[in-house]
Amino acid sequence: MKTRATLKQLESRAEVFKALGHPDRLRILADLADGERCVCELVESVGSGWSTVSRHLSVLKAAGVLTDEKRGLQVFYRVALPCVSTFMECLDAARQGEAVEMRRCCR
Amino acid sequence: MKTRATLKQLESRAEVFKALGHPDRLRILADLADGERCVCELVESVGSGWSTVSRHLSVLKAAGVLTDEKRGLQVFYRVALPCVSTFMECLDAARQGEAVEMRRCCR
DNA sequence: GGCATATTTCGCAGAAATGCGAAATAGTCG
DNA sequence: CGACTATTTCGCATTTCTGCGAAATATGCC
Repeated sequence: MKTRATLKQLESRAEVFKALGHPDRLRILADLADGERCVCELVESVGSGWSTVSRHLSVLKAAGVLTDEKRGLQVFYRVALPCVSTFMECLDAARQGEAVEMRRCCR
Repeated sequence: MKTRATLKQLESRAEVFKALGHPDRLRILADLADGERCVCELVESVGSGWSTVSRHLSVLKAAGVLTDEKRGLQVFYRVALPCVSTFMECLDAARQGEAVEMRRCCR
């Protein structure tokens, strides 16, 4: 039988969703979908300042969505939760009214 | 080949994630996982005031996560995007470090 | 119509998120 | 060490989100 989720569990999940709830952060996620990128590339793609992008990245990292690795002068970010990308495709399909084949949603 | 998502598309997805980014709203979603509920039941489960819960519901509905139906004096809410619930299970599993079988994530 | 119940809308005060530029930090190269 | 580059942290002004109680709306009942 199912137990009622604790507030802590809900807050932890909410943190992930909150992190994903910003268009620029979803852009970053899309950029990272096919492999790691350094911050400089993401700054260019998002089109706002370094400090802003850096904070977006730290939010995503704190939520467990991304991980980073420093190599030389640069920091590279990559997706830590691949199901997020596939879930997004699922969302898009479902919201367009398509009858979604759920099986395909979390590859 | 993949086209770069437009800002509008990203904003639309972000709206869904933003709606899910609050523990009380996730509680509501959990309550609705096994069927519709009237607002009064949700108010009791969430444990904050009517006006607050009502706004949480309107946020979720605006994002397309829930739908509502009025029957008599009561309004019943239900989940419109079932993949959200399964995605959440996937998240939990992935975040616990489990090697997740993605196939099971969006039933 | 008039009253009771269920829910939403409104207005407000406090909390959190955002974006920015300046300053701090860390790694590399000479 | 000193100059330079890549990135993060800080402080601040602005906007958005939250929760609450009061008032508004809608529905059913007598």
